[in-house]
This record gives sequence, C-alpha cells and structure tokens, in this order.
Amino acid sequence: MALATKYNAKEVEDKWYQFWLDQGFFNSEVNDKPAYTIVIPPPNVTGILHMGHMLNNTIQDVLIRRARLQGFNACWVPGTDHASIATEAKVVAKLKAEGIDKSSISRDEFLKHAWDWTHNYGGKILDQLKKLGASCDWNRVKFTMDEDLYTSVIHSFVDLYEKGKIYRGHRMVNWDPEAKTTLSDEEIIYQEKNGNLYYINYPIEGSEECLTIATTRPETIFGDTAICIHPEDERYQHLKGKHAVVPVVGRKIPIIQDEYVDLEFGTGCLKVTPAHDENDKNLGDKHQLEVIDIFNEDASLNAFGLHYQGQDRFEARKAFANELKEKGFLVKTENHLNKVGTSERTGAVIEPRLSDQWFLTMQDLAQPAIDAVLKDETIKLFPKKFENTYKHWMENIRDWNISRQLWWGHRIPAWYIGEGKNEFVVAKNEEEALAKAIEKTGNSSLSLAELHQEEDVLDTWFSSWLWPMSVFNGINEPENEEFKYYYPTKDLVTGPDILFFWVARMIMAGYEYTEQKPFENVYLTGLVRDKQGRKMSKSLGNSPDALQLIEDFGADGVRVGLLLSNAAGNDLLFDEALCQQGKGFANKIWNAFRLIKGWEVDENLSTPSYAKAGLDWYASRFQQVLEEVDDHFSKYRISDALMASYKLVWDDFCSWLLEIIKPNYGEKIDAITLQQVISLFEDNLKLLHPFMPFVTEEIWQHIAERNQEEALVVNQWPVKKSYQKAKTKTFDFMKEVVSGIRNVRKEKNISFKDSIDLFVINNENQTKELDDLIKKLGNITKLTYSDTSVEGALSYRVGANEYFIPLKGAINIEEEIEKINEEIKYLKGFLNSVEKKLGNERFVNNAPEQVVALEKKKKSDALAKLKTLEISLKSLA
RNA sequence: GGGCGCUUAGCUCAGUUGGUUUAGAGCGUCUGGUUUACACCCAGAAGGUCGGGGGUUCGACUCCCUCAGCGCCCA
Repeated sequence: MALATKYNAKEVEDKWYQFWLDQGFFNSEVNDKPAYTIVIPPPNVTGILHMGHMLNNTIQDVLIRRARLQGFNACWVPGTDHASIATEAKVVAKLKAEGIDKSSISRDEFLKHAWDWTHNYGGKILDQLKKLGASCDWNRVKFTMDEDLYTSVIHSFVDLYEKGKIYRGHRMVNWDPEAKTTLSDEEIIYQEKNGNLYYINYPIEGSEECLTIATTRPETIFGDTAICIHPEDERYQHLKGKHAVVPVVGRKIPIIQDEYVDLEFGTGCLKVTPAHDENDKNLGDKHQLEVIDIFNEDASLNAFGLHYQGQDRFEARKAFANELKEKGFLVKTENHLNKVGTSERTGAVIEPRLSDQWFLTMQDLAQPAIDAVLKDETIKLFPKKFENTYKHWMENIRDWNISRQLWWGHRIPAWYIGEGKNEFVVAKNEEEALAKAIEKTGNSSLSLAELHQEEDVLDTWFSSWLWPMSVFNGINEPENEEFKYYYPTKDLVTGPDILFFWVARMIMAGYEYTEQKPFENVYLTGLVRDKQGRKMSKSLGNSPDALQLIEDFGADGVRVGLLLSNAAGNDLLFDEALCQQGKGFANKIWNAFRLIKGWEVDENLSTPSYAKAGLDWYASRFQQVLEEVDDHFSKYRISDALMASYKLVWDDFCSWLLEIIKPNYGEKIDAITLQQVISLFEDNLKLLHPFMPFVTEEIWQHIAERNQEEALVVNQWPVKKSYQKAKTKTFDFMKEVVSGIRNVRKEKNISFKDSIDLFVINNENQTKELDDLIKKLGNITKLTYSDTSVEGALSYRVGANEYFIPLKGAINIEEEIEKINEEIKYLKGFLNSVEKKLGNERFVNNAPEQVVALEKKKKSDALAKLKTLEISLKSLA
C-alpha cells in the first residue's frame, strides 16, 4: 500500500494509544529496576483540559517517556483533587438552577449531589489527557476523596493536633451579609465609591484636649478599642501613655504607638477597631487590644451599637454621624473616594468579619524544607530563580489557616462536647471521639448525640500536600512495599503560582512524615498566555479548545507547538502557528520516511564514497546532538532539547544526509547505505519519541515487522558512543563550500540543473575526502586544485581557501572587486579589534593564556584570509 | 505597601562562573526555485549601537549603582 503523501495524525493516534494501553506499557509494578516516579499535579474535578494542563502534562509525558526508554521503571500516577471551593460553588450553582437552595438541604444530601457531580465530570479531564498521549499508569488513578486518601488526611490532622501543631484561632474573613456566607478573595469585586471622610474628636481623659481622627466608617466607633499614633509624630508626643474616651459610648481606650500609622493620611491619627478591619486586627494582636464585634450576621448593629441596635450599618452610619454632629464631636466631613469590596454574587458590600478557624503552626515544619532546597539542595528547583521566592516565603512563613466554611471536603475530625465552642476532642472517628470525650469530661454517660462534629472542612491543599505519599498509601501504611519503592518521587512539574500553596507544603509534609524529600526535581513551567500576553481565562474566552487543537494539528503537533515556545519558567505566548509548525515537523519526518521507503536496492552496487562519508558524518553528528540533548534534559531545558532534536532531524538528517545519499533519478541504492540510513533514522525516532510519541511509533512500526516487545514506546534511548569531533568540523567546512556554490548560482541565475566547474586554492589544507560530496551537492562536473587565481571566474572564500567558478558569460569585474573590497573592509575592522586587544599590555599580561592564544589565532586567520583577498584583488585589477 | 523577576533582530526567546572570529535560534519578511519524499517544501538574503545613563575591569549582553517601562506573587 502506498504511503499517504501527507502524514495523517487522526488515523494514527487513537490506534497507537489503544495499542500501548492494551499492552500495558504504561503500567508499573514494583520490580528490580530503578523507579522513576512522577505524580501528576491533580487537576480539579471541575476542570476541563486547558492550555496550562496541556503544557504541564506534555512536559511530564516527555520526562516519563524518556525515563521509560532509559530503562527505568517509569510510573506516572494520575489523579484529580476535589477542589472544595470550586466544586462546591459549581454544585451550589447547579442546585440553584434547579431551584434548590443549599441552605434548605442537609449536609448529607448536599454531599450526595457533590458526589454525583464528581462522578459525572471528574474523570473528563483525565480522558482528555489520553488524547494528548499522556502515558500515565491508568490503573493507579487517585482522587483526594478516595477512602484511603481521605483517611490519610484525617490521620494527619489528628497526628498534627496531638503533636500540638494545630490550634484554633480567629481570622478576618470576607463576609457577605446578604448571603450570610464567607467569600474567597476571588469572589470579590472592588468598586470605587464616593463616600465621606469624617473627622471626629475624641476627648483625652483627664484633660480638656481632644484628639481628632479621620474615618470613613463612623458606625464602627462602637467597636473602637484604641487610638494609634505614630511614635515619631511630634504633634502627639505629649499624649503617649494616656487614654481617650470614645464619643457617645464613653469607653476609655488606650493611645498606642505604632509605625503602621500613615503620617500623611487624615490627621495622622488612627482609631483601631480590631473586629472590623484586617489591619486593625493585626494592630490589635500586636498590642493585645480588646476585640469588640458590633455586628450581627446581617451586618445590623448588635447590643454594642447601643440605641442603634438592630439598624443596618449604612443607616446607622448616617444617623450616628448626625448625633456626633449634634453633640459637637464631628469636626468636618470631606468627600472621599475609596475602593469597596462587593460580593460577586449578591452585590452586597463585604464586611470584614472575625471568625473561628483552625490553624497549623508552620515554623517547625518549615525548617527542614528550607534546608532541603536552599542548603543541601536535596531538592532542586528549575529554574533556579524561584529559590529566592521560595526563600522569602519560607523564612517569613505564617501559620496556615486550614479550615474552610464549606461542606465538600475532608470534614475536620473535631467533636464539640455539648453546646460549648471551646470544649472539644480530636479523633479519627466517632467512636474514638466519644471515648476521648468521656475521658475528658469524666462523664461516662456521655453519648454520641451530645457530641457535635465541626462543620468546617479542611483546605483542599491540606489533602494535596500529602499527595506524593498518599497516592501510595504512605500515610496509612508507611511500611508498604509500593511506598518504599516509588517514594521519593523523581520530578514534579507544576506552575510557579502554586509554589507556596502546594510545592512548599508537600516538601514540609514529606519531611514531617518520612524524613525524606517527596521529590527530587521541581520543574516550574510558565503560564500560558495568549498572543497579546493576556492570561488565558474562561472569562476572556481566549483559551483555545484543547481537543480542537489536537483535532487540527495532531497531538504531536500540539505537543511540539507548546514545547517549542516554552523556555523554562518563562511565560509562553501561545500561538496556533506553533502547533502548525509542530504539525509540519511531523509531516517532514513522515516524508523523510517515504523517501527512504521508496528506494529500491541493487545488491550489486557498492557504497559510493559520498554516501559513506555522509553516513559517517551523521553518525558523529547524531552523537554530538545526543550529548547536547541529554545535557539539556539534565537541566530541564526541554524546549532546547526539542529544538536541538528538531534541527538535527530537519537540517542535518533531511537537508544534508538524505540529499547526499539520495540516488540519482531512476537509479537504485546500495544495500549498505540503505541499511545504515534506516538504522540512523531509527535513532532519530528514539530521540524524538518523548516529544512526538505517535508519529514516531507509526513510522517505527512501518520500518519493520516488530513483535510487541519491540514497540518504540518501550524501546531504548540511543546509546552514547564516542565520536570524532573533527569529523563534524570538516563537514561544517564542506557545508560552507557548498553554500558558496549555491550563492554564486543564485547571484548569477545559474540553474541547479546546469553543472559547473569548481577550482580551489587550498590554503587551509582541507582534506579531499569530502570532494565527492561537494561535487554531488553542488552539481560540480570537475573539481580542480589550483595554486593561482582563475581568471574570468567568480570567486568566493571559506576561511583562507579560495574558490573559483569559471563562467562563459562576461564577469562583471567591478562587482567582483566591490565584493572583495567589502570583505576586506570587514576583515580589517575585525583585525583592528583583535589587534587592539593584543596591543594592550594589560590584556596580554592579565588575561588567561588560552584567551590570548585564541586572539592570536583570530589574528593569524584574519591575516591569512586578507592575503588571499589582496591577491585576488590584484589579479582582477 | 512588601517581595521576586523581566527589558537582546519585526515577533517569541537563548546567551550556562565576564573572553569561542566586532551577538545566536525558531518563526515571520524578502528573493529565487516545483517532472525525480515533503509548498505542512527547497535554496539564499536582509534584519540588533543587547531599555537609557553611570561605574568596576585589560575586557561587560554578562557584575555593581541609577533612571525608565513591563510583569508576577502576597496564604
């Protein structure tokens, strides 16, 4: 059957993916070989495949496929996470669309809906990864809410609590008073609003004096517990240590000093309301201030609001401002523009509100993680620049708020006893909780009905930070065989945006539970942006449909397109043209194969010298590039590794080698050349397989009948051999000679079909071994060595060698002279810069010998070439 | 506000302890080419005072300072 002139990815990809699956090539079991493990950064169950995933997973697949070829027991564990915030939001929205309000159903009912949602959509993204060619071990798919992963999280919580690392505390949250719920930062829209800045007098205790503060929210005065001044503010020096009296309320509050105060804003004097402002909360914590919460759930005032109790915060603001004015406390009001956070869902103005939360102490956990990355480099970050970011965050680490006011997730295993908020036990399950509660209270008649489990769930990251361990059940059963074999894992590939949320925390968890690193190398990819540099997002609608891309360009094309532009750690501007380039490359390889496949062997032919020279050269060239590629991989420079392979195959293999060995039209090829070029082609396929698994397997299987174990996917990475660098250098010189011929042909409009003669003055003493190549590639009839210039010929130079092409037509002497003069001008400039260096005594004395020697060589080379040019010039004149 | 980073050819980026022919690649552009694998192709060319200024050095795209512009992260 004739091969299609164009490579058709669609017809090929599903076939081979299914074949690989059927053969179980992606599955890994514990064996004697060294393990190479990657755990997938679990995409969340609400997700569909987007460009970020495509890039991320392509890189992982490249790494794992290469490891497989290198003979490792490669294991790539796939999975998803439950994404409590995102998923719960989706489920709430879905229920709402069906007319069901979350608050009207029970927790259990809600969770049933969430599970339905997960079962319906959760696996979609993994199926999409298969289209991309991801060679995950699909027998190992994990989900953060699977039973063993769930218990891992619970066990870890109990363990950390028992170690005294988990405590309860307060934190300011974004409260939507209309929806009566907490919002995440992402759910808030900031709007500029016109308001007033109120200047209000606070009397100083035991004095006639007043202190004026400026505030945008006079109603929060009811919650004031201090006045703060800048320690260096000369205006207020005399007030240090005194107390002020809250207007109308009459409460005595301290005057504290803190550099936080902005001397320029308002009066340079700040009222502190720890219950209702994030910054005030921090000040309050620092100065141990009282916390007075003045609002109800719906942001109406509570009993602290005195006679305004029950009024809405905005009504109260107006009314109270009036009262302050009437009573002479209000000095003035100014117009003031400020940014107000509003709820994305209800539009209500967000109220900062203190709420009960669970925290994990981070200080002790951080230390081994800091050492591992920054001190011993047991874990390496690529690119290295992220170590700075990591360092800064880790050294200023704050305690982690691990509770979320949601239902979907790992419910915090704490049980409150009776009505109290502060009496509770932490346990792995209800039975254990009851036993602990009985022990704690001494009340043996206590029953489960009197215990109430914490409503909040844990932050999703509190489950994913265990991921490299929990996927192998390493928390529940640290001694299990798989865990001991696959862990620590090898590479982690993820985005820098979750370096703290996830990567750093995994490192901490790893050391806490195994005293080992969870992975060896962290490769941080860039963000995928659109052509205009905008982040790809659903709301902008600028993210291309991943599956459509694969449909249009083939999985191989998309993989290449993504990788080509992805310099390590830098954002990449995604452009479909890159996928087109990838698709074009697949087609190029396909056609190289078609060419070779089409050659007929004549057993009687011996190998022509040019073919032998070409094959020899390519074997060396291949080794040279293999070395480069391995080096790039060792530095996680994946795009460089791909580009090096791309140029090797396209330029060196297709444009040079195939043109060299290609038999003349109608002629056959000798057996040895064909056999050798196929073998070299197979090496190319091995090199390319991690990047382009489909097209390489397709061609591999076309080349010969293979049994199952011989499939490319489980074959071997090319073997490194020593090679002669000199060979590639000589060949490079030959290329320049041929380019020179092509240039002359182009300049003088000599068709390639017309053969010409070439004369050379071999000043460089170049080998004649490649002369046959020059003749074939340049369509040269006769190649003649000469000692003198050839008159009436066009000339060009490579190094100090001079080449002449005699032409029947008139040679334009003027043009030739001008060309040579140009070259002389350049060389003289160059020579000048070299001589300047060499003429500098301090350079000669201080620079390393090698560098000086190099400059000397540059000089002698330039002089030699100048000499030939001047001789030519003379012969023309 | 704090932290980190970026600025090199029209575009996207390399440039790996400061010295490898007075800066490299891919794409794009321009010129020429199609009976003999591929127009998703072949051959060739043009294109940059390395963001501005200052400094260190025998020598700076590379190190330091400064100015300007841009980006990311802040639990």
